[in-house]
Amino acid sequence: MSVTDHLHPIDPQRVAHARSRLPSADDAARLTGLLSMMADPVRLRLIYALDVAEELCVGDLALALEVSEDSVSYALRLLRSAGLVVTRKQGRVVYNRLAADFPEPLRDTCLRRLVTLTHRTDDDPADTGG
Amino acid sequence: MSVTDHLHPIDPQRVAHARSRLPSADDAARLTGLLSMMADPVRLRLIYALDVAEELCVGDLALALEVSEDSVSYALRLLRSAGLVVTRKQGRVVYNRLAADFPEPLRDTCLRRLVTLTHRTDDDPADTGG
DNA sequence: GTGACATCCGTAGATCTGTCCGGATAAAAA
DNA sequence: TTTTTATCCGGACAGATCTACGGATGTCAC
Repeated sequence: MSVTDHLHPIDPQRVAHARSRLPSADDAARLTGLLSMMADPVRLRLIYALDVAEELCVGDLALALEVSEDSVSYALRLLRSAGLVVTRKQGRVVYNRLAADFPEPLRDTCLRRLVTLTHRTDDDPADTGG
Repeated sequence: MSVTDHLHPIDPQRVAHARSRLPSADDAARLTGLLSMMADPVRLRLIYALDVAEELCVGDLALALEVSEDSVSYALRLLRSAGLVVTRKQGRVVYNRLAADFPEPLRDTCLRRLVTLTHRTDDDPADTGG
């Protein structure tokens, strides 16, 4: 066998501690499903755009993001079925906006704090304090 | 052609506003790369485990998460190359822990706030109490 | 040195995802 | 009613990702 069964934990206490606090597989699946929606450049920027512009239709979104309308349409389809985006139809135009219950922490973290954090400036070396 | 070029925005002002504040494609790619690391059940729970247990070896991690060692090993490989996890080797055991510069907002948001938020209890209306 | 163990690495196959294309639907204009 | 516009949907194809396996490396106990 290439891998042993590792029947005897090396640090049983920590294993037990981790196990007791770990989210259930079910919760983890729900959460990663949500995070997956943010983990795509088109969807992330689309959400960003809706966050600042309040509401936009598919064509305008494509223009703003500089991607194809198909791409935006597909992204919206997923976001809609995840309940993150809602639509309002007026005439033949469909306006999209973030759902009222769009997770605030996600919006705050992903759209604001992390953008800054991941924005490398080339003179921002990792602090070698260790 | 199946899709028009949509040369004339329906709401030029909002498009311009969105465009001016949109993160660059480059920043978006970096950010989604980071988010992708969280958007997987094994990796998310692995990070969760390291967050509460401080440091764990591959075998113990597999025990805690109830997944194969291969699975954990692969997850760690990715996390390591993303700079999110660092290792300490002692004898033949490799201990893993979250990198010192692991994005705090990610940790806070994904491991604490969102787990609660996505944990459906069927009687948990949005509590606006604070 | 030999054997057992903890872990890593590379690769092949299955699977999931995103993009592109053609066509369908609905509403406004002519 | 016919045409144009805005958008959606389904399927094919390509690319990314995960899993499982075999084997390699380094360490500890004899």
